[in-house]
Amino acid sequence: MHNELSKAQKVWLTVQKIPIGKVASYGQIADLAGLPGRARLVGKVLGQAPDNMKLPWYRVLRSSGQLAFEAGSPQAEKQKGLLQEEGVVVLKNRVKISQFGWQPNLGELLEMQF
DNA sequence: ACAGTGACAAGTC
DNA sequence: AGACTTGCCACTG
Repeated sequence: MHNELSKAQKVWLTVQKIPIGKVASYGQIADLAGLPGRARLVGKVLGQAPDNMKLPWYRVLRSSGQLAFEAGSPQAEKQKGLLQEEGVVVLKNRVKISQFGWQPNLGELLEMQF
């Protein structure tokens, strides 16, 4: 048995909260999900997430704004396309956090009780 | 138990 | 800016 579903669910629920046209870092999602220091776990569970569930995985990137995938890779290109559909500018495989970074307000934080 | 791993992060040069 | 190092800590075999 793997009751990891509990952690994965927290991550998925948190990622769902990222507004359209905004992005968040792996570490930020981990913190908001109540899993401080588990940035790498966030990436892992996103990769395990079934693609049928509408999960905006592409709104999650590194704290530097870099996409997690190698520039030019199929995954990176797909992520770039999905972000640009939402108006997020992706240049050199990176997004300007200062412009598109998600800053959850108090209301959004209150919604996040698991 | 233990060593290797990872869609990361922060610091140093 | 780009490359490298260290810290991180649960997951996996």
